[in-house]
Amino acid sequence: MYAMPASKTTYHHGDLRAACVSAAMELLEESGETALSLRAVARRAGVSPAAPYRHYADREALVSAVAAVGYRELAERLAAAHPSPSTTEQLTSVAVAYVQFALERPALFRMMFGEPCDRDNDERIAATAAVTLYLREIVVRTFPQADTEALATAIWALVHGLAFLHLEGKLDSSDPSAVANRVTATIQALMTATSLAKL
Amino acid sequence: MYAMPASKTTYHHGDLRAACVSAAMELLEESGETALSLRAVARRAGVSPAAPYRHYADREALVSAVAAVGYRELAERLAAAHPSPSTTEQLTSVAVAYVQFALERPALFRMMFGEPCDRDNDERIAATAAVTLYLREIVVRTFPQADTEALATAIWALVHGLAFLHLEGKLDSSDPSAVANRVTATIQALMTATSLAKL
DNA sequence: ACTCGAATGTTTACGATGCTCACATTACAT
DNA sequence: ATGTAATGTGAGCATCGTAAACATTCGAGT
Repeated sequence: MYAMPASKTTYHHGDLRAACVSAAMELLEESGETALSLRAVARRAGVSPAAPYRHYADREALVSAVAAVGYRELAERLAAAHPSPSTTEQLTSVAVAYVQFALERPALFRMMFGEPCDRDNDERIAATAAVTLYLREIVVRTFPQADTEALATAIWALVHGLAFLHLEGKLDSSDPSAVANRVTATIQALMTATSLAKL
Repeated sequence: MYAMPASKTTYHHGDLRAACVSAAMELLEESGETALSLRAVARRAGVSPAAPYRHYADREALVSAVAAVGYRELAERLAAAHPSPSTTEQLTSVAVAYVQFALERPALFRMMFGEPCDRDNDERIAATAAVTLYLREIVVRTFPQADTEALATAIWALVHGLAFLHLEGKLDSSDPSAVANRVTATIQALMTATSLAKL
């Protein structure tokens, strides 16, 4: 994918910028977030500890870049679950995908959401906007007469919260299929709760 | 509250264990989570860098202790909003309190939920159990005929997600009253969505 | 083709951190 | 009173983020 003479040891790397996020992503998946240091990234990219600073202002900038990739991959994952859901059932399958993503790549997910970071980072803003939009469209199709804005955030919050509670061990996440069942049951419960509420 | 001769400089601190969590909590509130280092805690407690290790195995153990305090304070905050809600309105006020807690003490909240940590820490387990229980009781009263388990996690997830999305800047949190409105609107939207859904 | 500035990497260095170990001091149980 | 366990100190190690000065290479303009 990247044009790079592979093994020829050149002084200039070729595409350190991209290599850094790749390395960072690998470290993240292999050894968790504590393993993600700029120095480790540099080592893995076969470059001196200071080199990454030519491409990222500081550690946080790199983290933002990684998070941005994470957002894109999350979006793909959701789309793979269902490109344009319009029933609660389809919506549920997307929700399950969301939670599964979080559980399969916990370190990445936490980088994306758990840390205080550049809210101003363009990549991040663009990437999250995509997720937001996707969600809003779902809501419009599934609940055409509802308050789109409010319901979209409600659903995002619900699913996001489910992901986090599983991640944090508040909800058992040892068995993936059990998780899927719980997610669907949870959504189901909410959907039927209205009629039972004491207002 | 703690028996301690205040200013007399004794070799032994008196209650370093407690002093550490206090210092840690202060650092957290004053300067954010990056400021929370074991060394800084030791400094603030007026003690050598190695001293805290007599009471906490490592940084994570201290963090867990701080988080446990956070859980207790969160529980108090929720109870203050309403000791035993039994209508959706009262439930909503508790939800608002939850989100406000997160926004007023973001660093603490992130320590409590955003980091991977001792799931086995007894203090933490006990503290979260209290929150869980409180929530479950709310659900039983408010939705007596619903699937308690599922609905309780649904509501927790929803509120927790709302808190995190605000924290992360996904939802604007500059104006506290606007946040309160959004939270109520969000819950409201969910409560009325069922009847509009395409099943 | 040549030159020279801009981009990109390297080296070295500083201060801070988590944590360990050997040692000092104190409290308490006998 | 005495000795052992609890608690605090000091020095030290590896790692980290980051900055500054220097080296190498790329590419644009002649």
